[in-house]
Amino acid sequence: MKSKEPTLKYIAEELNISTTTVSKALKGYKDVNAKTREKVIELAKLLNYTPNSFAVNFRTNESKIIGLIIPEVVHYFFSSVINGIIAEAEKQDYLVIILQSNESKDMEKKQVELLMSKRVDGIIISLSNESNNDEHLETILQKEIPFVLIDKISKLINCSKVIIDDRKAGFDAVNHLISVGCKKIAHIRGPVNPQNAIDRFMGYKAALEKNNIPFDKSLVYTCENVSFDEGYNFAKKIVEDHPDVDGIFAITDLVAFGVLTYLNEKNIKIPEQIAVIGFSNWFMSEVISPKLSTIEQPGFKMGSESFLLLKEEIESMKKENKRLSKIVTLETKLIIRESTKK
Amino acid sequence: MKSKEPTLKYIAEELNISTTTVSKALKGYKDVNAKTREKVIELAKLLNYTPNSFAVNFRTNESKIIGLIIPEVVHYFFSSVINGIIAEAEKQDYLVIILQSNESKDMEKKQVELLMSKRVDGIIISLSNESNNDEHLETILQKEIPFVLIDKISKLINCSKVIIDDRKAGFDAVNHLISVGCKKIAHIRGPVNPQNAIDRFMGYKAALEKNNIPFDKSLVYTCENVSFDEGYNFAKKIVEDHPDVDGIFAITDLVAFGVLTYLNEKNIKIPEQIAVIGFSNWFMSEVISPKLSTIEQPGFKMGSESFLLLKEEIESMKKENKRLSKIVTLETKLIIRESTKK
DNA sequence: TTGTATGCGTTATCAC
DNA sequence: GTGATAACGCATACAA
Repeated sequence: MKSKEPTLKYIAEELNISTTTVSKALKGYKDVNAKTREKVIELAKLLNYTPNSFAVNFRTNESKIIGLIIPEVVHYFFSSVINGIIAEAEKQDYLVIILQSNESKDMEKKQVELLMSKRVDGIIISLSNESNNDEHLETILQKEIPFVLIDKISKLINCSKVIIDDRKAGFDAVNHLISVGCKKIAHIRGPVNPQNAIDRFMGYKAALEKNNIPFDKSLVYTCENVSFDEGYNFAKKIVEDHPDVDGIFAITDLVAFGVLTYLNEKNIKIPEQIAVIGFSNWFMSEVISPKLSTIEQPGFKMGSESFLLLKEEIESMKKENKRLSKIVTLETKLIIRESTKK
Repeated sequence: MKSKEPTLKYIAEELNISTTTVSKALKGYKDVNAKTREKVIELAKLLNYTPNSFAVNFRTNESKIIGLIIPEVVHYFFSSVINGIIAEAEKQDYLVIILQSNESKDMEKKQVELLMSKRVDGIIISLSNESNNDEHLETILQKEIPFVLIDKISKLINCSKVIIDDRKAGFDAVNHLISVGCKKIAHIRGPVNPQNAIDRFMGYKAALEKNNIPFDKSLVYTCENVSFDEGYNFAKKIVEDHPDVDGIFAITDLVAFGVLTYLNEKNIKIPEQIAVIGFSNWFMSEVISPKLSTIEQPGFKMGSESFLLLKEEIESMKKENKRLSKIVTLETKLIIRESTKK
């Protein structure tokens, strides 16, 4: 079968012209006689000709494929990001290879190497919790491969980025808790390393400070996996350690679900006794009981935006060998639901 | 930069040997002098040589990339499937391009063409709701491209498949409802076309029949989008149309969440007044209140299994030009939680 | 307007 | 054990 596939050469022979002319005719060059062009196009259509993309890649040194590395696929926010990226990429005639780092720097490193060896036209990464300005990321820059970081970024890497203002969003969340009367607010934060966990934590502190509530580090609990179970267990700990806590800001909705579940089990009234706010606005936030207040984080938009940035950079690198290193910050929004409506 | 990348030719020139020998040495052929091999390998490592995969693809006519088309990315079951596929693929040195059909046959068709024109080594599809034995799928078979269907299949296409026994699983779900005392069971089914919706519905009917409960088609409600909202609205309708319904079998957990939400709002006791069972065992099933009984559908395993099937078929097609058309059926499991514990 | 010639980097055949 | 040579299909600089 595959041997039967039509090539430029075959079309040329059939029509007794050169492959050059065939190639030009099919690519719409104007230095081709109208009649010739017509004949070529007709035969190409008849034969169902499509250029051999292996040959095209090889010749043009482009694959029209980009690589994406994210920490987790089965995850509301990240899968929304994926969705945004592949949707926008498809519009622009690009395909997307997806890899999952499992929050491991080593995996991420291998995957970066894999993508580079496959010669993708560009790479988008949402960093693993363990990653910073590591060698494998520097390599992407050195090799002059278009590169965009999304959501989980490192400030130390100088490349294009699509982010939200996590500090402001964290501030908004906690400020809201305070505005509904919370006086003693615990924070279940993300792991120590990732920038977004740091920034949300900074937002938490800033909101306390602005409202003259002293910061108490014993009220800060640090997730390792940012999981439902951690939310559940930390909620238990919070209630035991600090019976007078009246508000909890969780790093992400999944963790907040764990919190809600524990509090519900213990018949602790939400929000009357403890108000809870999450982060990201997962679909289930509106379904769970009580409905969870949270911060809207536009995953799909961040995805599509990051592809657009990458595409821009691909063009720019091709034309002027110049990296753009543009930073796009998307808006977040406070979403108030039952879990904080005192 | 890219011009500086080392090639076989460059290594050969540096060492004053032929590219042939360099190639053989690096690929571990044994008809190469040990010393020569060593020199080559050493220099290759020093130069950080990696074969130009565009050239390799072109020469070998293989990309080591497969394509995956699924209806939706932001979806617990499908994202688990994706996860299983990319994990297994990566182990075996394959990469995965992911496309989303949005349940549209037209999109799916375009995407199939796109993947074929990109010359992926194989294609895995979970069919859109609109797809059957359509032309674009037949084309894959005709073009002798390795092909596996997963979960959402068509019986009319003769290719490898990874599925569960939806009929049996549907039967188990409804039989369980009956075993806890339900006498009048409604079914919120999936759309008319997809095989899995049909089979689960058949299972529903079979369970009724086996237990001598007459089938009443007014108790069957048909989703178009298999959404939370449909679950919510159909629950309302069920309660209004048939106040004496005491059990509901929903095509998928998401729909069941809608049902639970409506029943909770109306203070209808679950499971005392109405027992509810879903399908797929989404993560949130255990988190929501009441915890949802459901059928475990092993998404990750189905994904990894489907890649293995595809790989087998890739090998088989290469060696003997023979399609395997093997069907793998994975086990489901009834999971009993609060929503059916009378 | 058309065609000739060349090269992209790798692999495979075959002669030495 | 080694190397010359061809071939994969396409795109382009240049000649005619």
